[in-house]
Amino acid sequence: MKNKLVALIANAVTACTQKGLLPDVELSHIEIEVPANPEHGDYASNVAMILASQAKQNPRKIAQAIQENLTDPEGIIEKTQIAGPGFLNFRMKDDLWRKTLQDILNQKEKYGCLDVGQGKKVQVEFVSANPTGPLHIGHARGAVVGDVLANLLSATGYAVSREYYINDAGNQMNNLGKSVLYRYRELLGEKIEFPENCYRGDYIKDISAAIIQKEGNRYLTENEEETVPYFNGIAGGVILEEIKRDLKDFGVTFDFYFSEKELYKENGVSDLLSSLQEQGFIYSDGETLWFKTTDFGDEKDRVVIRKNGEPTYFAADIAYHKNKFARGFDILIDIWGADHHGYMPRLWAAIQALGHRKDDLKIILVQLVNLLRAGEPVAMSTRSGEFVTLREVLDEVGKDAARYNFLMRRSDSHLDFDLDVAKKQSNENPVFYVQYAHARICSIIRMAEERGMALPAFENINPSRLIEPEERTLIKMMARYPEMLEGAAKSLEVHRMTFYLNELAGVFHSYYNKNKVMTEDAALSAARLVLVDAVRIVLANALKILGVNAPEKM
RNA sequence: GCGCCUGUAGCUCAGCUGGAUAGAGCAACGGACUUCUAAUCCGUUGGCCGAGAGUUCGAAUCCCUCCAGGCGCACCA
Repeated sequence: MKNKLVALIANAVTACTQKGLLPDVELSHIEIEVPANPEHGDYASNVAMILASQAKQNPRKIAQAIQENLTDPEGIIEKTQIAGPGFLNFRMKDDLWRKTLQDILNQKEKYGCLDVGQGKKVQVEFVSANPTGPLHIGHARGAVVGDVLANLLSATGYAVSREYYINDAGNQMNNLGKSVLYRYRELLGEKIEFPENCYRGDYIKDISAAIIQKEGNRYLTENEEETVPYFNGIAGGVILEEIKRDLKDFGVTFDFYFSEKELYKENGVSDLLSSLQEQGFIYSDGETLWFKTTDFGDEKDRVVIRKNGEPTYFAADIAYHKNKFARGFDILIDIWGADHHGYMPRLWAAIQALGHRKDDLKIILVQLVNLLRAGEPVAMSTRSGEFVTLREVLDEVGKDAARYNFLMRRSDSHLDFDLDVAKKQSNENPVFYVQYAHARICSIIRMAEERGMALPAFENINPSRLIEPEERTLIKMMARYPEMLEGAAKSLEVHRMTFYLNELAGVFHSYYNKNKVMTEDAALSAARLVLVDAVRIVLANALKILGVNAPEKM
């Protein structure tokens, strides 16, 4: 609907230019908004004002020229008005709102699905936590943002693949194996000074105990260099399975788990580095190899092969991103904790050296979560083993409330997550507000059926009975749903969906309290039933993208 | 010291890429259940958009300078 209007305005502007009413100016895109004040119509455009500053003419005069040259072959516009400094306000024909309602009822769960992605292949890589411990609340936010972004992009026409990168080749894993070995010895009676860089959580002990139960004390005498890799393999496997289980229960799924070790097979990393060296992106200082990331705006060059001959994490990451592009993705999206932001320039440098555009890799930073309990901060650290796990959050506040909470803020803003507030089933918790609206509508439809009025088909109602201002507002809001999705997808801003949902649920609750759906008047009741069913559809569709349940009863 | 993020109502946050009178939720106060679910609704109170300059018809939004908070600045990941 919005797009049609944009096209009409664009035509009018072209007509004006051809008639010489306007100088030949560049108009990149036409802005259309829904005015806050309903008296200003259904849609408003500021084109005239934009053009005025370029053409150095009176904006109201330009608006008038556009208005006079506006053709409306389909007859969708009821009224056009020039207002304020030069706004063009449009009131649309009622037919059009009727059409919106019909679209929703016809398309049902497909309503809002778009083709803006045009089937482009997108990969979203997220979570990617080292399997050195259970996921905690900090990972949870990134998990939800990534999951919902992937859902959103699928719904808007992209071919999406979700990936988890397992950093299983570095020092951290070695420390994990050592930690398990030390606990193993300790459990078998040795006195151990636990090293600083080892993991202390109870889950380590559990793994050590399991090894003892299965294989006894034979590793006490074996040499450490052989035991540690074996232990870290076992521990990594156990922990990764646990992570997958937690994610699944959190409603987060992946298409691929990519192991860092894969990159090293058949000299993958070193071959890539030599080829980059031949191209002049990498140089040696005699002891180490450096990537010239400064060529692409990084503040200093970065080491890829250390003095000791070991590749850095960055070296593997270059190979990983090359691998991603080689798999045919048009757009890569990485979701990182905001504490990694300093890493962005070097990765962008790397993909540009590989011949891609900086824009082909989007990086979304997710700010860290401050965990609170009744307003008091809870300290967390994986190494010390003091943290609140994702599992505990799931048990305590539930999947729906937890997910919704993480989606209510822009991902780059800091988030306080208060466990006590999140688990309250009260109005401090917006997820229930939205779910309640859905359950209420289901209840109305059930009640209507009990009273002998089954949900009518759109063809069997008279939409012109919907004359209340709230009804018009509801329909307009629903007409905006696809536009909202498009905006959220293009800007990669997932939080827009929760704000939209809160607003739609609010308008519905307000309508519900003011008007009865089931009235003495059967034709009116039928029309209203269809209207609220449309609201139910939109709520359900949006909640599905968020991975939040849309209950029929509460 | 340098870089990134943030600063909007008492609290938690939106503000759709420069537009019309800056919005919501919570908290506070006053109302609405014999009526399709009161996990709801209606109303009132509450603002120098961190500060200062600049760009223009027009700035919470863009540029510059400060101030405050968070996070980074490894041959860790």
